[in-house]
Amino acid sequence: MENKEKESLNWIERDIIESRARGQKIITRFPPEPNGFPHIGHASAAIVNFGFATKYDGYLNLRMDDTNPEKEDMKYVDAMVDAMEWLGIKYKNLFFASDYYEQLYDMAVGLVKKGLAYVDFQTAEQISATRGTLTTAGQDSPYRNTTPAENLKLLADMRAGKFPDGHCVLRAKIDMASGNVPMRDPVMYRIMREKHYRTGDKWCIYPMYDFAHCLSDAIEGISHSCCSLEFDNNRPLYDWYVEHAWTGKGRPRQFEFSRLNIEQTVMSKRYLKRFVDEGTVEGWDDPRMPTIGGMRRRGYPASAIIEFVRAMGLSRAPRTVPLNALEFYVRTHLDPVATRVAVVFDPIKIVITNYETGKTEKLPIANNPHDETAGTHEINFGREIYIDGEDFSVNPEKGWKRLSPGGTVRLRGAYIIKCDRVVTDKSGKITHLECSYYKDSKSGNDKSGIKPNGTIHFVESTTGVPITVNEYLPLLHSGTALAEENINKESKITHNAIAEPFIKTIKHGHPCQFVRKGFFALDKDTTFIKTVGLREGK
RNA sequence: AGGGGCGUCGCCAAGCGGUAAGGCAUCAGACUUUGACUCUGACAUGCGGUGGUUCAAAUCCAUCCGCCCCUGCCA
Repeated sequence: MENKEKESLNWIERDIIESRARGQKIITRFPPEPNGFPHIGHASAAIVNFGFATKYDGYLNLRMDDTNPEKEDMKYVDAMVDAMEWLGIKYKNLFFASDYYEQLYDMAVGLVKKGLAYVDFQTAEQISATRGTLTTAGQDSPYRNTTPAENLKLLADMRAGKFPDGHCVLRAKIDMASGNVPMRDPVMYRIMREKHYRTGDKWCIYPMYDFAHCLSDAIEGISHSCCSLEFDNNRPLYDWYVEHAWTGKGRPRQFEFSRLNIEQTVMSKRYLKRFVDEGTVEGWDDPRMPTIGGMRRRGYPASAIIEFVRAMGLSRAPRTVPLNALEFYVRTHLDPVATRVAVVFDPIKIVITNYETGKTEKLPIANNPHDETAGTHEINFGREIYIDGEDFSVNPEKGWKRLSPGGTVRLRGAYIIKCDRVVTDKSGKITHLECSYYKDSKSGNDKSGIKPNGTIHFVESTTGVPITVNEYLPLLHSGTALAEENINKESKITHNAIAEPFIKTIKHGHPCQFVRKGFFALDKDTTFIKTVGLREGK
């Protein structure tokens, strides 16, 4: 019996299957503009395009849509390439729209020759004013009927640098009365003497996205150009350029789907840049950032991000998924491989009154309870230890499974202890707890017969090491509505905690710690980051 | 004189005329050296509303309501 899992196909995929049945090679592309560091949105688009390509025996191209020299930089393409490698997204070619400038220009010339493009000397303001509004048609430019021969010369002059920046533009001659605004004689080329990070000063005219993108797809033989829904309005233009300017083989087609928004996650490049510029975060790969670099330092496995994106699927409906949806996959992927280490964030001191003063002992504990092959490490136990504040309650609710006055609890990997006395200072604040331990309850060799309330983790006081804890930016987690005034707010919270020395030996490749109900990730500088969906205890 | 898109469980999402998949979240239980993990069970007489067509409608038609995108020489 074949266990055929019910598989759902979205509309894009159905088209891909039909195309393939007609003998078409499936070629997709992920086309970021190298103007910022890659974030989860980029990953999502890349994963989707990569997924189609690999599933249907095709391939993916990584193409830098670098048609605006004002914002682009090589460091962003490096970051993108890096992110793709980390995510395991394999592309056949790394292409640049800027490599097509000459071909693109030739196609523009072709359009001029056909009388389908003209040089417009109106100012930007005039062009904007005559484009009409959403409910009224635009007006034809006075330059709209210049002859092809004259336009040819003018376009050559534009390229040759005979006009100052912004003096004129090349426009496609389509329909100033179209209900679809992008079709109202869109600009194809603008003059800007901006040094391009790859072509330098070679060009003083640069193609617009709409013109360059579809034709770059055509040049690369892209079969399915999948992008986000905001380009829906541009599809008729995409098709128009391909139909009139492309003379080669193949007809790329664009498919749109909605972006994947994540709750409490600021994706706006503008805000993220501001966090970096103003020092609110350490940089683009600060663990609090929703960038690929940030998630990587936070300890998210690439496989979790990929599975998350695939699980969310594709649709055209606006969607925002809760952060815990992502974290579910992170947890799932981390659980079998993450090394468990105890970390105490809000220390409460415990004195084990019947434990010998000055003595410490080392106890072995599994690196990962699910995986024996992961080995063990040693933890220290002694007379003074710290437990987490949330693991102790003076007035425990019914069913409390941690420590409380008079209660017993197992110290994970060590002994069972009983809380004998809560010691407070004059103000009533707890200074420490006095507990006694059961000598014969040692982990792995428990002869005490005691059934403790629950199990909690701890850190021995003399061997524990302080670490820094960066809480998430409240800004990044306070909701999708981000008030600008809050951006300057000092929101980075650091405080000392105690952790086992063992953390220092953890390699960057295995950055995750397990504490109670969630994971903590460790970045390069052995800074702990509270992350990955700590669940609330009951 | 507007054009385009979208509305199926709290959140994603299948479904494409034959009687509402799945995942997250949640709840209940089992297990447990962390209340985690794992496992078991529960969870839309309902598909934005209203009419219609049909033996049969989330699926077709009409109409209404709501939300999103488009007036860069950005992508």
